[in-house]
Amino acid sequence: MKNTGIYTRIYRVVKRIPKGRVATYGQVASLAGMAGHARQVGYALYALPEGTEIPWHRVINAKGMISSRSEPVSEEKQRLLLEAEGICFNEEKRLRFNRYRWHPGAKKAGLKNPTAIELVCFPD
DNA sequence: GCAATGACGCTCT
DNA sequence: CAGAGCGCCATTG
Repeated sequence: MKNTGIYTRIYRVVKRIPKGRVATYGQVASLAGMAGHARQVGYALYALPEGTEIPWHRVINAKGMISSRSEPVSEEKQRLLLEAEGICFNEEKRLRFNRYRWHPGAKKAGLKNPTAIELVCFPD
């Protein structure tokens, strides 16, 4: 398989996603230096092994939903993983984007956003 | 090496 | 606001 470098970049970005936060494929692609190539991000994650340390479950599509893949089972798995981090879905099966969106580089002291894990299922 | 596929996103209708 | 189409390019057959 050999790291084409692209994978490494993508994985690195995904690893940077704080716990309790989510990012879109496009966002990850952009941060990886491949803006507009969201597909490749998904492809890279698809190649990840099961016991990987990469928080792939924190990566979702632009609609704020879990992308359907070959194994629908893994889909629910991702949902569980996200919920385990304090992220919940609304009735539309959509993720509370505005709340959990990851802000790269916003680690400034002023960041009042708690690790989402604290704002568990906060009501609208 | 060519053709098909895909865990997506943006634009147009 | 929702649905359909096109583009992006690495990986696989």
